[in-house]
Amino acid sequence: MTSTSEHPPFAVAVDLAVFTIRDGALAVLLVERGEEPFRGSWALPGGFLEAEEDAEQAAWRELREETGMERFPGHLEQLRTYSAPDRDPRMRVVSVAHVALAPDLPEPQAGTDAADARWWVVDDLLEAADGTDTPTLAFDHGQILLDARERVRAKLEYTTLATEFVAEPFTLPELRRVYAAVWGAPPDLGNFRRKVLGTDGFVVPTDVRGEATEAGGRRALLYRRGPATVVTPPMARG
Amino acid sequence: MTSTSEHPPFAVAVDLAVFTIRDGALAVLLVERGEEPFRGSWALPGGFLEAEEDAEQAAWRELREETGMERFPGHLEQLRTYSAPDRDPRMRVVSVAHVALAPDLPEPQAGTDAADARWWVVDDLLEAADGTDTPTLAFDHGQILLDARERVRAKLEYTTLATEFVAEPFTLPELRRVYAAVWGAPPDLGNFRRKVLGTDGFVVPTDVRGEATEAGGRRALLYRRGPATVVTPPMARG
DNA sequence: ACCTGTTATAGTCAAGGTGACTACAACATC
DNA sequence: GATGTTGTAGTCACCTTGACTATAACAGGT
Repeated sequence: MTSTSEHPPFAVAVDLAVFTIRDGALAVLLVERGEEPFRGSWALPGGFLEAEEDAEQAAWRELREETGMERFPGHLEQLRTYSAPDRDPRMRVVSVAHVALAPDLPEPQAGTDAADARWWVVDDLLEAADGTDTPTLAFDHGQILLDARERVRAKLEYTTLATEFVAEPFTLPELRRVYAAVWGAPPDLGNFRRKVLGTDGFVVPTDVRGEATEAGGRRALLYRRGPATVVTPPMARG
Repeated sequence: MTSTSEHPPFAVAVDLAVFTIRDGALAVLLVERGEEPFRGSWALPGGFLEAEEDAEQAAWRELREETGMERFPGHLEQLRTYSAPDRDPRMRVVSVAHVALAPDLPEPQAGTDAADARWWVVDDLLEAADGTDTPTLAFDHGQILLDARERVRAKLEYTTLATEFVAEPFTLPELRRVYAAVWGAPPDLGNFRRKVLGTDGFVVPTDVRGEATEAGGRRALLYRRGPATVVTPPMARG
């Protein structure tokens, strides 16, 4: 810290990239802004820090508010901080962005100041140079979303984070579909099983088999999350 | 963003963990505080954001000011943001911490408001439960330093970042000493060479050999940094 | 010049993980 | 009970690693 005199005033916010898997695709929660600036645009959910909380607490609070759940059942971590002077036209706002992810979540309810809230398929938002009917995000949230997706993609390689995307208990094919959704293509079936089952503490087996799927076929064994957090060496991303 | 009314005022700062290799050990730049709070304590260099700059620009500016160099010759990246409500006793300060690293830098000159500035061996600071004469850092800078060191350690595994710690041109033994300093033990000599030379674009050879070292022995070939940034699979830390 | 200690460079080999497969078992539905 | 689908187990060539050994190149002193 250099000097304690004369510092410009800042507002500090948190923004959240909340991911889940819906219909086999990576989806992110967006809210339609009900106020200026960017009224009517879609944006990442977020809010300002309150007096007696840190960024992580603020993120958990927003998560509860935006998803309408008492206890958000997934994972949350800080992504990075965005601080371009002109990122918010009203005033100087520094945003501490976070990444959250959870098993298939219900349709959200629009918050107090959001006109609407819904899930969007991430690839539609980001790779949509084509004519698909997808919005351009408010503020620098397009960049934040891009960074957030890359963080999730990378972390699936060397952590057991994928298990946070499925509800317990889960089957290995379910878990594999998480990788397929996040990476764009499924990892090889046999090698995927070998890696997951060969990593101590990645998953722990139950002695129960899953429900019958509509496509028929053998019913898969159910697993729970194990205590492991890292995967070494990493799982290869295609 | 939830509401635009009534937000507590914040100051936004950047703090820097500036690393270099000195005498075969990882060293970090600390400044002795000349003002309250924590007057006389040692802290990471840093300062407040100015009106028209983002965090990265502020970090570069502080880097120039604290090291006294026109153009800081190394690498800079954002680490994470620290925002505990009581982390600064004066007021609410949110700090965007950064990690910087560079080849052997000169002794710093104390800045305008710092009583003193010098390099410290990181291991002495962090593993010093023993009686070594090392300071406890001001604010939450001990935690920041811990996180920063872990970031550097991890990035040496899967990136070519180590080359930022040596001045061009450099020898492979020099580069290996970087790994030894950061990880605490040198990687196996032969395997290290195989990995570095086998990774396309990690280093590019010159046809010149290095100076004679005081210990004698064959003179090593000189290399420059290559265009590669990632190392796959990672170099093993173990 | 020659020896000597030291360091750089090259090469070897078993063990383990990966990528790309094939074969088989279990289940739902018709 | 036949059929299509899906889960599970196992195979094999290839590559990388980890731990070594051998050799080449150099500096300094006698």
